[in-house]
Amino acid sequence: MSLAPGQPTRDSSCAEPGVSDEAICRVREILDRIGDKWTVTVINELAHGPRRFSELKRGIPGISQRMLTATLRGLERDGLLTRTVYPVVPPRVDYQLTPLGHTLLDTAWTLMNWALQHVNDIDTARHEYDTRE
Amino acid sequence: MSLAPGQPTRDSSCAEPGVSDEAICRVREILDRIGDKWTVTVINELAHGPRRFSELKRGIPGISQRMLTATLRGLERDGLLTRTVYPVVPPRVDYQLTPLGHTLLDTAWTLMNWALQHVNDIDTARHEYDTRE
DNA sequence: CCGTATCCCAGTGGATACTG
DNA sequence: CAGTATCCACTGGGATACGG
Repeated sequence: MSLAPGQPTRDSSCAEPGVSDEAICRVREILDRIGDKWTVTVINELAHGPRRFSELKRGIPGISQRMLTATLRGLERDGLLTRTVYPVVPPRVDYQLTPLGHTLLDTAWTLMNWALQHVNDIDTARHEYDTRE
Repeated sequence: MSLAPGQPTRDSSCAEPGVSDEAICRVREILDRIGDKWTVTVINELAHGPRRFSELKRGIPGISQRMLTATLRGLERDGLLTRTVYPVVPPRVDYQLTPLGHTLLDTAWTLMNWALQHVNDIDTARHEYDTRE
């Protein structure tokens, strides 16, 4: 299987020669978890209840079938959502956030709040930096 | 200059054909900002006051000179830290978090809290998923 | 409908060597 | 000391085609 680019092979290894700050290493872990291109978008799409594969695909413009599958598999593996297959034809598969998944969504909101509050500051800082050659 | 891999060229473009949720797009922006390999580690290293280049390098095991420079430049561009050059020999350059940078550090802590609370859940979920062939 | 298998490319980041 | 310049390996992720 050459799919599945979303599964980190090294599980929580915060062990370094002289690890100065384990806490920051945890932040890095979760950033690796939700920092990829589609994870938070998928989680957000599941915020208000279960969705099936094709609904997610339609609800997230721009995502490829491959990446949707890979992202869902990664989230399932980490226990952030559940995958339910209904043995009917045509096949139907439902994805739904676990309680753990919901807590992650809440955390993402604190990120969003920071972004909303400071996005203008950052934009002006960038323009200033870029325009002084 | 073939350095500077940290500068995103496209500024805040949350405009999509039918953008369903602008808020999530903001989360993606900030994740692109702090989701790279070294940014939060560097910010954390600056938590308790200004540091010079070589201090940062020593304080962050594993970071290359190139990536330290690139990360610092990106953070400076976004107004998250300031760079102060002292015209002495040998040269001395101090980096120091701006107030904006400190608020980002605070936000990173909420991420850390989530990670600390749920890292065990995720680990067990992974093992269960992986071991059922 | 719900995926997998391949191919392929741009971007990230490490190693190393060189400068003011 | 504080960077730049170059080269290069690896990975994330898009496009496409096929399969149960």
